[in-house]
Amino acid sequence: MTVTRGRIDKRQAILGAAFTVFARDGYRPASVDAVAAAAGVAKHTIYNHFGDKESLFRATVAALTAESLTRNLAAVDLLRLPTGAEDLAAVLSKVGLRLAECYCDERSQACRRLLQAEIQNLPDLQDIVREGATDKVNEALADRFARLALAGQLRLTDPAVAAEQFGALLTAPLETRSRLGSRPVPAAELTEVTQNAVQTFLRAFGND
Amino acid sequence: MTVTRGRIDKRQAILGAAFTVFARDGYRPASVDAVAAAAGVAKHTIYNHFGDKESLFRATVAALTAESLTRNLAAVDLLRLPTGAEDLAAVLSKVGLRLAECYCDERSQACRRLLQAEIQNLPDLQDIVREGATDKVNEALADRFARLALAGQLRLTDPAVAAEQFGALLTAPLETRSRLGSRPVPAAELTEVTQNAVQTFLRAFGND
DNA sequence: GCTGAATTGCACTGGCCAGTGCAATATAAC
DNA sequence: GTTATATTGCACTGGCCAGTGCAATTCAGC
Repeated sequence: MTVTRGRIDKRQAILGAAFTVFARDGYRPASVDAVAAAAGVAKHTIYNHFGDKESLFRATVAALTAESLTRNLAAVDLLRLPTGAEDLAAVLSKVGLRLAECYCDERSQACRRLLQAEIQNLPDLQDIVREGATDKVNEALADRFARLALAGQLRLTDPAVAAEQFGALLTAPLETRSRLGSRPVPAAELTEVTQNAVQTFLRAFGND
Repeated sequence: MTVTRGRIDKRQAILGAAFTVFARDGYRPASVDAVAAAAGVAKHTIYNHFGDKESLFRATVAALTAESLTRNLAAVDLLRLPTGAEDLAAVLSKVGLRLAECYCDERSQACRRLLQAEIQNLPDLQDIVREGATDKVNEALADRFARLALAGQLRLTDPAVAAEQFGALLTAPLETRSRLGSRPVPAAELTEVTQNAVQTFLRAFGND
């Protein structure tokens, strides 16, 4: 909609509009004309930058993946050895809630929907997202759990499994409550799911 | 492909073919002509039975949901009080593996993919599946957990949460390992995920 | 200011597909 | 057999859309 002329940030505008339109309509039904209109750009410009619709879609997903990685790593980074009065449950709750918010973020949900819908036609997209975000977040989480185990705060044999299961206890219930990502999850349910996850996680792996 | 003439089981043939084609191509890209060809039926017959493509899709998903419910309830039904030499871990593993197999079943995976892809356009499909299968399976599982708790075999306050989390520990890792349902999960990984899930579940809720 | 590259607008092709119309045929039930 | 209904084959409409071609315009950098 912006009337900016020039070639400077057309690319960004296109990627932003592409996500909006793809998220709203889905990859197939979304028309390149609609993306062009939403970006305030001629259709030709899109083809200049991205070649074809599929490449545009790939670039869109890749951009979202990078964005998601940053937010998720920031969440995991909150997971440190509890200091002073703080206890492990509180720290885990903070991190869990933050991860839950990332998972329920409108953009992340839309991205997962698009991915799942097109996974048969574009199986490599799955790899882009895995290598670009999921795996790294899981590894970072496993690293933190390993530290906590060494510090005697957790009892676990395989930090990777613990990370996978901590994620599972968060995401699977959220997937249900968000109706497969089709509606926002109320804050109350977000904390409820997080509390349940942390509680069960600590019953299984806590050191008390 | 069958050369059967007559009106008797056209409907079933159409539903079967519709699932095959939808699962292969996705709802949008799949053409009604392709379904007709796969069912060995004229396109008109499909419109006679189902009215339009969307209704055909709904009927297809509903049929798959019913099928899935049966299989899942049969799995949950294996969850009984351990008798004699059997221990709880063994029973849970059996049930967990069975549920994991249900989740990874090719037809179930395809159904979830289709659902997720079209959830924005046909949000009521989600409800059909929830009310038709997911909720009932979770309730059945919660019932069994409540029994086990009463019998002193589990320590838990909310059987519904325990059921949700048992499912989460199974499905979320399987979702990852099946690449969002786009490839079969090797049997070895199936048992690995199940073992991890049961182990963590019992560390959290077991009575020892 | 000038120049080359990017951008724009518009029209157009080719392809795909949902759904319909119609006339002919087959089927089930009586 | 007869009849009402289901089915078939085929052609057709109307609509949507990816991608292209082209001429005119606009911009960035010098």
